Order: sequence, then C-alpha cells, then structure tokens
Amino acid sequence: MSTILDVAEKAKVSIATVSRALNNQPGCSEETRKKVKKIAQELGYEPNEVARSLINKKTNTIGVIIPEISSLLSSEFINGIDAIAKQENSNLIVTYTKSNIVSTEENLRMLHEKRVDGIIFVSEILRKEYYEYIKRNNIPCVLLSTKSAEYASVPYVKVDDYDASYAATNYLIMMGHKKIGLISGSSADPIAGNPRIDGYKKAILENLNMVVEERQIVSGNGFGFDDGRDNFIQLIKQYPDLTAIFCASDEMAIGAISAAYKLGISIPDDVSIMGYDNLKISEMSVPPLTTTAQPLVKMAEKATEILFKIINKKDSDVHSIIMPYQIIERESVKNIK
Amino acid sequence: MSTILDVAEKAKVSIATVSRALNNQPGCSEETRKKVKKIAQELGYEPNEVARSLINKKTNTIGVIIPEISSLLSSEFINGIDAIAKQENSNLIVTYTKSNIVSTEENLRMLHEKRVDGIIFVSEILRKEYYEYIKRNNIPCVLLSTKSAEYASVPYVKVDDYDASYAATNYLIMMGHKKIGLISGSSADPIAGNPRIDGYKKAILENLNMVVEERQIVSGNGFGFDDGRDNFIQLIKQYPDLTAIFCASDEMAIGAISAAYKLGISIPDDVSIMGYDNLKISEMSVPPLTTTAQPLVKMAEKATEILFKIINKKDSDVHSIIMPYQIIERESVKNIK
DNA sequence: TTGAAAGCGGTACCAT
DNA sequence: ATGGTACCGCTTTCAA
Repeated sequence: MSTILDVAEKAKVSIATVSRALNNQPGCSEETRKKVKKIAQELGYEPNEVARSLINKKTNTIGVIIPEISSLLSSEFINGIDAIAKQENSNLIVTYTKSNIVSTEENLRMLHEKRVDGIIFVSEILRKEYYEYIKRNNIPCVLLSTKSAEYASVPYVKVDDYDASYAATNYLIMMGHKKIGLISGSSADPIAGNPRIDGYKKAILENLNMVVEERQIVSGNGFGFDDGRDNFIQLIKQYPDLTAIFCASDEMAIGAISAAYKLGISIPDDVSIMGYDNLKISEMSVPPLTTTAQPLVKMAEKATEILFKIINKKDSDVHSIIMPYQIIERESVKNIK
Repeated sequence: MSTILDVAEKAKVSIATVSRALNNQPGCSEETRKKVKKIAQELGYEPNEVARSLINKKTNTIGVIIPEISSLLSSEFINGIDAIAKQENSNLIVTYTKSNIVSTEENLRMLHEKRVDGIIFVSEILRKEYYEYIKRNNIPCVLLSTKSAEYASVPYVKVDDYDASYAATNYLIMMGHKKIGLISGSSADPIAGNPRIDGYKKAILENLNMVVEERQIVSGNGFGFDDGRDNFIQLIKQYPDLTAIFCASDEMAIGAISAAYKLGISIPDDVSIMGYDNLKISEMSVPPLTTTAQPLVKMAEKATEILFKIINKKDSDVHSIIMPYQIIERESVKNIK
C-alpha cells in the first residue's frame, strides 16, 4: 500500500507538493499537479484518512447511539441520519444499547475515543452522567425522539407525545368509540410512556367526560410486537366490553392484531385498533393500520442537520424542534357512529 | 481536551511511562501506575484512538456494504455482524448502496480511506472492479448472502438458494398443490433471482412431472412489499386457477397477502402463500407466514467470525460456508390433499 | 512554485 | 523502572 511519500519519490517532488497537488490547493503548477495525479493513479495511492483526521481534528464520522427497542423504528431513523451525513461527506458509526446505563456510557466513550465529530442520541433519556460526559469533552450532540428538559443546551427533535396521543384518542372518539382501551409503554418512561398515557386520559376526560379506570390500560415495559400481543390478551380479559384500542406503537398494534386473529376477533369489525409511529409495516398489515404518524425520516434529517450546524460552528440558529404528527386513516378503525 | 502529554506533565513522568501505566504494560512500578491513573482520571483524559490507529495500523472498525433492498433483511444481518464485532472490540461503519456501481465503489473507497480493518460485503454481486480494488489494497473481506464463483479467494457465507427454493416448492407439492405460481426476483440476478426460479422449476418438473409455463411466473426487479403486491395481482390475472404461490422473499409474500386481502381472496383458504427468508415480520403477519428460513443472524455472525480470522491472521481454517435452510410451517399454506 | 520541517497524539524500541 | 526519541501518514507554515 503506497503512501504520500511513495508518490513524492516517484514524482521527484516533496510530499508537501503532492499534498497540494492532490487536494487541488493553490501553490502548485498545473503541470506538476497533472504529473502527481497521474503517478498517484498509477500507484493506486489512496490517502490515509486516519492520518488526515489526526492533524485536521476531524474524522468525518458521526456516532449514533440508539436503543435496540425496535429495529423497525431504528432503521427509519438511521436512513434519515445517513442521508444527511452522506451529504456532509460523513459516515455513521451506529451503536446499539440495551437501555442499560453501562452500555450507553461505554458506547459514548468508544465514540469519543474514535473522535467522532458529533453524536445523535436517539430515543433514550439523557442522563446526568451522559450529559456531563458530553459537556466535559465538548462533543456536539443532538437528541432525536427524546428531550432534555434539564439540559437546555442540548437541542432535540421530537414530536409532542402528549399532544399526539391526545389527538389519536380523540380520533377514536370522533369515530364514535366510547369504550377505549390503551396499550402503552411503561408509565415510568417519561418520554414515550407517561406522556402518551396522559394524552389518552385527557382526551377521554375532556371529550367523553369520563375518568379512565385502571382496567382500561395495560402498560408493559417495551413497545414491541410481543408486548402488543400479550397486552391485547390481557386487556380483552380485563375490559371485555371495549370497542377500540389505542396502541402506543405500531409494533404493539400489529401484535394486537395478530393476537386478535388468533382469538377469532375481527379487526376492525369487533375491535378497532389505532397505532402510533407509522412504520413501514403499518401499511403492510392486514388490515392496513390506522395510525398516528411521526415523520420519522424527516425528524432524523432535521436532527442531523442541526448536528452539522453545531459541528460547523454555524451555531447561529440552533434550536430544538417539535415536529408535527398526523393521523393516517387506513382500515383498522371502524366508524361506529 | 487533555492529551497524554498533559497527563505526563502533571504526573512529572514521561509520556512513555504514561502510555505504559495506562495500558497496563510491564516496565512500570505499581506506585507510578496508580499515580498516573489517578491523574488521568482527574484530567478526564481519554486516549485518542485516531492517533493509536495511525501507529498500530488498526482502527478497530469494520465496514459493511449492504444494498438497501430490504431494510428488514439488512437489520437482521447487521445485528449479527454487530454482535461479533462488539466481541472483538470493533465498531461498524455501515454504508448503503442503491445497487448501482458508482455508489458501491465510492463506499469501498471511503471505507478503505478510513482504513477499516475489514469489510463485510452483503447481498451484492462481487464485480470484477470491486474484487480488484480489494485485492490491490489487501483488504480483508467476506461475502454474506452472495458468493464469488470467480474469485475463490474471497470466502462467502450463504444458503444454497437453488436447493432451498426446490425444497420450498416441494413442500407446497407435498401439501397437495399442483397449480403453483412463482413470484420471484429478476432472472438476471444470479444470486437471489435465477437460482430460486430454477429450483422452483426443477421441483415442478421432477415431482409434478410438469414443465413450468411462462404464465406461472412473475419476476420483477426487486424483492420488496410493493413488488409482491403488484406481482400478485399480475399473477392472479394470468394464472387464475393457481392454488398456491411461492414468493422468493418474505416481503413479497406479505405484499401478496396484502393484495389478496384487498381483492377479497382468503389466505390460505383460496390461495396458499409461501415465503422465503423468515424475517421477523413473517410471524407478525396475518395469517402468520409459512416460509423458507435462512438463519440470517447466524449467517452474519459466521461471516464476521471468518472476517476476524482473516484480520487476525488466523487464516488456518478460512473457508466458505453453506448454511442450512429450514421450512417453517405457520398458517399461510393449506393442506389440500 | 516548491521544499523543509514542525506537529497531530499516541506506541515502542533503545538507552540509562 | 523510567526517559528520549523515532515514527505512523498527512497538513500547513515558513523560507527559499
């Protein structure tokens, strides 16, 4: 494998000249430039970006820290992040966490040791330890689909879960449903758990004039298919007269539909199901899933754009963004008015 | 951000000693080691892996080149790769290609400039250009879910598509089906296209004693949901008396099921559907999809293990692997015997 | 226009 | 046990 020195020797110029020639920098005659480029080509010379990074203090690599909760959600986010990174001539190092503190801190440290130019932190609470690490090491960072009440200096991009959940529940009410169950994440989860529960409760209270009973809600730990399936069975048992269910994720909604199929319960004729996220699979399901859309790819793109603004010191207009949600009507909710 | 020099100065020792102390290398008193570690801690010193990589000629990073054909397939592969990489203390840089030649070569070049320790090349033909680039630059490389007839020096891990497809079709025959359609990828695709078509044809010929007619097959370009949906409609039109369809990917199978639902065709009562891959969504579908499983995660793990053998010069037992497929019976195929 | 040389932040060899 | 130093491959300043 040839280095800049090999090129210099063969071209009978200094390495400084080779550098200038290859990088199209001024201070180099066109003739020399051509000769150097030709020889570099012949030698199959490829610049060593590691060496470049060391001196430039820029790796053209950004890190992503993302929980493995849902690979379907993750892959949409990563698509968006990757698109913008590519535009900025950067690559991604994606690290998955199991939502446990050690792993996240390890990932943070690894990414920093690799001197990534910045980090996108996805769907996970920004704990004090993380924040301090980021601050101390001065790492550009943006939060995606999570937020940072306490650390206002870290910008975030997300949908307002409380509002979106309120709207989703209201949609079911508008379709004539009065007995509405909820399958949600953990109430201890301050990002995607509690706010969605509260939005649901508020809608029922304000627009149905009812206080939600405990049996109307099953909230597990995760947001996955299995959770949805299990929670559906549980919910049907404890609240058999329901006519509609709002699921706090599409994966859970698909799980619920699957469980319903096994039990011989028809969707949407017997029970209406409403999802949250608008993943690709929500249009692939049978029946196609009515859901509360988050603009997942757009959110990821926005977050990444902000990150590059910080990296490139265009801090001028760096601020958090609340993205709009949208109700997508498909075929899993029945109008029973 | 402090460097090894800062630590050395504050500890009143040389940088050589700091290096030895922090890396737990011999030639350093326990007392000094403790002092250095304490000071490094105080300073919040984090080693710069870029500098390390430069001298060690090892970045602890491996590259993945993968087409975006199906993010569902991709994410299973990436999970497997990531698991082994993590064990080896490496991170992943994943690059997506749109299967066009320029992009793949660009990705290859970028990964090499970043001096990744090796590359996993997924689901894509290893063209002559790629192979030569890899050889010329001496990049450790393993192929995953694709192969390299011409370049035997590049090991691969895959399922035998021809055999698997033959077995899948035979399964339908064993279930009593005689009029079996095929929804496949392009016959010009020598990896996942043609072999699966041929396996299907062979099964029909040998075990049904029939020559496949043209109208029994619809082969598009991709393997996605939309392809499956569109091709199902087309196939039903040109071969209305079929009783079963073998789809060359799960995503296409789900697309077919979805189209059937819209047309009021019942799966599996009117038409049986068989998939290929065994993605996560195949158990999430309604009805759950009977399919031809590839051990996706295992395959990715194997490929990555081989890659690290090459990287670590344990070339002793590096060879390609054909992984076993398996028929997974769920509920989308009806026994009509 | 060109070259010499000083780093970037580490590792490892060779003295001491 | 410790320190001095060459070096990894490149960029950039300063002189020539």
